[in-house]
Order: sequence, then structure tokens, then C-alpha cells
Amino acid sequence: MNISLRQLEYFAAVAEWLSFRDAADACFVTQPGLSAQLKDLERLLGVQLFERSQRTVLLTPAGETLLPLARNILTATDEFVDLARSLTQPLTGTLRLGVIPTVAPYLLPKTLPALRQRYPQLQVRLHEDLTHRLLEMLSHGKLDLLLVALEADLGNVSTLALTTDPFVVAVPARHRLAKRKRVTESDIAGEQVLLLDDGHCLRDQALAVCHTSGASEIGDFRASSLNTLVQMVAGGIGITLLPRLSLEVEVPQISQIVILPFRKPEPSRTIGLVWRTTSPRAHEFQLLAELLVP
Amino acid sequence: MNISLRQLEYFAAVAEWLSFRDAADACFVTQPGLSAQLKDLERLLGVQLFERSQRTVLLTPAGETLLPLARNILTATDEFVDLARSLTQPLTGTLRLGVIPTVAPYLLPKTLPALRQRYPQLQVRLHEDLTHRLLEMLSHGKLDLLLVALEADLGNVSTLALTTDPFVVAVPARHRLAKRKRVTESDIAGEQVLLLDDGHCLRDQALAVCHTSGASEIGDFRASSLNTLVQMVAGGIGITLLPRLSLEVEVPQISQIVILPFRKPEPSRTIGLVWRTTSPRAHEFQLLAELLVP
DNA sequence: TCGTATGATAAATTTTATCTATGAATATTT
DNA sequence: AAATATTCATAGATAAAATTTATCATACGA
Repeated sequence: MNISLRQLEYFAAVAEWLSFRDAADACFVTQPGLSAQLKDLERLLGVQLFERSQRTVLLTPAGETLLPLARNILTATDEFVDLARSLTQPLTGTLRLGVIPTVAPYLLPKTLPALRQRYPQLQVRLHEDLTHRLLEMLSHGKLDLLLVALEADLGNVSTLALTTDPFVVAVPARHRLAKRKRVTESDIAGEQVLLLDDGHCLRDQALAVCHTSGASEIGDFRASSLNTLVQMVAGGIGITLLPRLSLEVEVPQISQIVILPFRKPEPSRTIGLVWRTTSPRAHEFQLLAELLVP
Repeated sequence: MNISLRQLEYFAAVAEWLSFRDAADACFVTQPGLSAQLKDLERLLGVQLFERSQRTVLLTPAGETLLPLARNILTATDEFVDLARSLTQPLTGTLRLGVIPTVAPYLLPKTLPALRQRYPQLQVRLHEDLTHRLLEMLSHGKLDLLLVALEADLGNVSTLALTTDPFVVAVPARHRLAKRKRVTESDIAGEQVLLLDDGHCLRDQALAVCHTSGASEIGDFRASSLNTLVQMVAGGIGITLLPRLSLEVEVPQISQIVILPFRKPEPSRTIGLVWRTTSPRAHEFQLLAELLVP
């Protein structure tokens, strides 16, 4: 058997009171119980800690030497428990957040400062990557939470939808549709659509829209960012689909680009949070969601 | 209930192996036992330490934060036990030794250096005082061991006789007995004997010799040390009784003093060790005695 | 789809800690 | 000096805790 914290507590108590009886009272146990524990401790250590006569209890030199160490262990244990309890306050410490590239630049500039203000104790460490890599890191415990489009195949995870992000059509100023206020999906049938690189979930979602609308991808071209797509459209190369979320950042006020919303039901993606189903921080993520979509 | 060292051990083990099964093996318990303990620990802390899925075990951020503290507690505990075990080596640390004034100057100059050489780890702290004060300090735990004459009334203590210290008679060079080689107790009948102050056990022992031999104390005179007595004898004021132990130091080779041993059975005092019956160091004192009387 | 991991759970069992009652020893009080 | 009260230790009974055995549900890989 091994020594126990309880034994150290009793040791410290008797050292303090120099009385088994008083120490037992202070520890809310009976005196024989405390005596037994100390006897055991002394047996385990191979050292007598106290010198008992019926009338007096004295610390032996060994006891004197060991007492400060015992006290240290006990206070370290208290600190351990205190720290643990303080960790129960939600959204403190570190949050490793994975975000996809078609969301990060448009959502985070607004939300991160708000997050910092509401939960100043929370340290957010960002990682921007494609959905499948984020999922991998999530499952390996390298990330705590993802901010992605929920349309992708995410596997067995917990999700929480935050917001619906509709697609819009971006066409060059001189495009045949440029005068329209809105479009339906069938309006872009036959169009050459510029899309993102492989791996971007936005590519897959836009591709799905193309399929249902009868548009087709411009062969041989893959943009690595929405910004590139916008540049291409402005250059008159073709049209593209953009998430409305990105417009404020990516599309300048006056430009050679015209933005056309879809008529309802508009195609859209869903931005949401993703975490391991086994994560103990689910409730924290709920709180965080409340802040992200007020 | 409170957290236990066992729980911290299991915590550290699972954190190391990232597997409940392997950790359980490493701790020589079954997996359910370990699981139960960790569940309890998490309940007590109010914090989940591990994130379990059937396939993987991950440290939560809280677990990550708490792990180093837990490890610290465990190593501190190991050190505590190690130190305790090392204290079982006898005659290390501090020994608070009380010695009477009629022994200290004559015995210690020889024995202390020997002690220091044999037990270099032992620190001796000396206190020189009268027997009854030494006994008081002993019973109060302010001293560990006494070196006194065992003839005194010592109360309920453990004793170990070291050596017999015979009395001798010291007479002025011109005294009627000065030509004798030896004396018997009756030889000093009627003599005026110089004695120590009240409280010195040697005074009581010498007085006892006087009573049986028919000598009497010189009224109104009390010496505070053997040296004073010797000076008085040298001055021809009277005779005295000295412990043979003191001769080498107190009586110069050539002097106005003649030392006369008693014929057997010579009166004597017994020098010995005294400790509380309850002291756990009794065996150490035995060892020490072996060194004092080779 | 089956076999083989994993961790969780339930019940039984063993171990450990505690309590009650009591004893021996020793100061203190009468 | 006897009686009293207080101390810590001990023994046996009891309560509490830890552990084991047996089993389940789940997920991964062949």
C-alpha cells in the first residue's frame, strides 16, 4: 500500500495540536481512527513521527523534518483543486479554432474582437485550412472547434448552425445579366462559371448550384481564393458564385462587377460550429454561438 | 470526500498512455477500477480531464493545465517518502544532549570528536545544566538525551549506565593524610569537607559519602564548580571529594594537592544516558553508548 | 460483416477506514 | 492517598471505498 493525503492531513493536524484528540476533532474523525492512520503512516515510512506518552505528544526529529514537506504537499493539493474549480468557468483558457478560408476573412474580423471583449480570459488560436484537414485535426485533438460550412461531409461530429449564407451571382459589368436586379438559378444556364480550387467546400457547393442550374465550370481554371475569382470576373473572363458574406470585403463599391442575388429559394451554405461529439466543452460552444449570432 | 493521491496517479498514468487500459496495466489495477477513480476525480474537481471516445483518449484543456500540478504533487510525495526512509538511518540529524557540569568538561572533550568522526551526519547540540533542569527539559521534549549521574532521582525514564566514576579524596599537601597512598572512608571521619553548590548531584553524592564516613561539610561554603573546590583545597581550607573523571583536567601534575583513592569498595557515581521511555530513538542511544564506552 | 479493440457499467468482493467500547497510564483534584 | 479525568492505544464491529469479474455498446479495420 501507499501513503495517502489523508494520512498527511492527520500528520499535520497532530503536529499542529500536539494532541491526538484535538487533532481528531479538528479533522472530524474519532481519535482511534486518526491514531490508526498515523500508525499506518509511520509504518509505511519506517519512521516514527510522534513520540507519544499518555500525557504529551511530541514531534520526533524525523517528524520535525518531514512536517514542512507534508504541508507543502497538502497546499499543492489545495491549489490543484482550486485551479480545477476555476477551470469550470466556461470559455477561459485556450480555444483552438479551425476556420475555412472562405469564412475566416469575412466573419472573424467582426466576431473576434467581440469575443475578446466578452470573454477576455479566452485565448483563441486560429488555424485556417480546408474542411477535410480541419476535420482531421479536430479528430486528432489538435483543434477544439471548427467554423465551417455544414454542407460538407463532416462525419460523426456535433454541429451547430449559426447562420445561412446565400450565394449571389457576380457578373462582369457588360454581362447580359448585368442589368437585372435578381436572377433565378435557370438564368445562369449555359454560363461559364469560375470556381475555386479542389478541396474548398465552397467549390463543391457552387458546383452543385451549377449542376442544378445548367451552368458549367470553366475548364482548366481553379482559383485559390475568392479574391482571385472576383478579379477574374472583373476581367470579364466569366461569372462566378460568391457567398454573400464575402461581398463586403471582396467586392469594392464601384467596380466592373455586378452582384445579383437569387430569387427565393436562394441557394445557400450554412455556416456553423463543429466539435467532437465527445468534447466536454459543448456547453461552452453553445455560449460562443450565442455571441456569434446575436 | 476528498481527492486522493491514487486518483492523481491514475490521472498521470492515463495522461501518459492516453489509454485507460494501458494505464490500468501500468498501475496494476483493472481498467474499470481506474475508470471509476478518474470519474470520481473529475466529479470532485467539477472538470473533465479526459475526452474519451471508444477509440481515442485526449487530454482536455483543463487536463492539460492540471497535469503538471498533479505530477508535482506526486513527485513531492515521492520525495517525502524518500526523505522519511533516509531518516531511518540511525544517528543522523540533530541530537539535543543535556550534560551536567560535573561531567561535561571532562568527558566531552574526548567523546565529541570521536562522535563527529563516527557519525558525521549527526549534529550534537549541547546543553549544560543541573540534573533537575535537564530532566525537566527532557520531559518537555526540549532535549533528546541526557548524560548525567544515575544516582540522582530521575523519575520515570530509561537509563543506560556507561561507566563508574570513583570518588577520590583531594587533600592539601600539608594535610595529615597527604603521605598516604590510599584511604578508607573512615579515614576522613571528622574532616571538614568542601562541597559544591546546592542542586549539583555530585554534592548530594559526596554528602552521602560524608555521612557514612563521619566527615562533615564546611558550613557556609558552596563552590559552583569543581575547579573552585580544587583551588580551595590547594589553599589549605579543607579537603574535598572529586570524581576521578575530573582529575586529568582539574588537578595539575605538580601542586599543593594530593589525591588519595579509596580502598575498595570505593564510593563512586555512575555516569549514564537518560532518555524518555517513550523516545523512538532508544536504539540510537544504544549505538551512541557503544561509542562512548568502547 | 465479422472480429477485435476500447471505455463504460453493474454487481460482487475485498480492502480500507471509521466508529464504539474499553483499557492502561498518568496527571490533577479532593 | 484515593478518586477523577484525561490521554493515547487496542479490539471488534461496521461503514465506506476501491477493486475485480463479467458484460455491454461502440467503433474501427480486415
